[in-house]
Amino acid sequence: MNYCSYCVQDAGEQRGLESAGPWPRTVEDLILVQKRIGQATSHLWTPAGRVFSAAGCFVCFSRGRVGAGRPGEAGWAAAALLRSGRIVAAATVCGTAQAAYEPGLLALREGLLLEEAVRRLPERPDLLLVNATGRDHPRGAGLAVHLGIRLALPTVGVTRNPLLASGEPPAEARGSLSPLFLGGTIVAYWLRTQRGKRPLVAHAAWQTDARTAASVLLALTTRWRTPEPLREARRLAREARSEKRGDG
DNA sequence: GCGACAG
DNA sequence: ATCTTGTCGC
Repeated sequence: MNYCSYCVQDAGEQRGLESAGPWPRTVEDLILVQKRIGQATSHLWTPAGRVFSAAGCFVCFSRGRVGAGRPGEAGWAAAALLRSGRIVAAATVCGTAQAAYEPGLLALREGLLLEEAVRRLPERPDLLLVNATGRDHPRGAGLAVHLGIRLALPTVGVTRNPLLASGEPPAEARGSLSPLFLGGTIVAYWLRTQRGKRPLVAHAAWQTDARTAASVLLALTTRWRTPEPLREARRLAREARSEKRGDG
């Protein structure tokens, strides 16, 4: 297990991100960026039967809060890399939330910390799982799409609920899917990863369509409802929070 | 106008 | 997201 870590001293200091520029810091700027991102497309990525590595990233904030949170509050992010069914690397960072949570503007709150955690992994994954929507978004630019563009990695979104898309729930068997529509297109699928458990939402994001998202998430889910890389990233972020650290 | 609305 | 309580299963 190779752990890397880095504490984000200031949201303004994003070493090595010159090509992508800084994250938007205001609602107006983020919305402008999202309008551009929502139009961007690129060739689809598929596992195509090959072995692929997958990382998950997750951010949590200080406990005891209620509601949408506040800008400036402490946050911990982690990324975990899975290859051949094993977690082989992970990274954690600590820093601050850039904004309160607001539907459609999640990137403002979580984007910087998540990107930093993924960049601290000792190697780049083939695919990144993000705890957010992708194309299911008012401007087609959910955080999973945004992170994919910034990191130049194929991404898949994983959420508990859709943001705007709607569709019927899936059947009970593991692997059952049902489409989630937004503006007449399938932007995500309900996916039953465990019989008897609530389905999760598999989101099309950067270089992925909804079908690929669902297929990949099913493959990354065996024993638990949540895909393994995401589950491990969540555990590590909460562990860092409980120890009030960001330095692995 | 009102409510809903990823985390 | 986080909190709380209760319940089921290993």
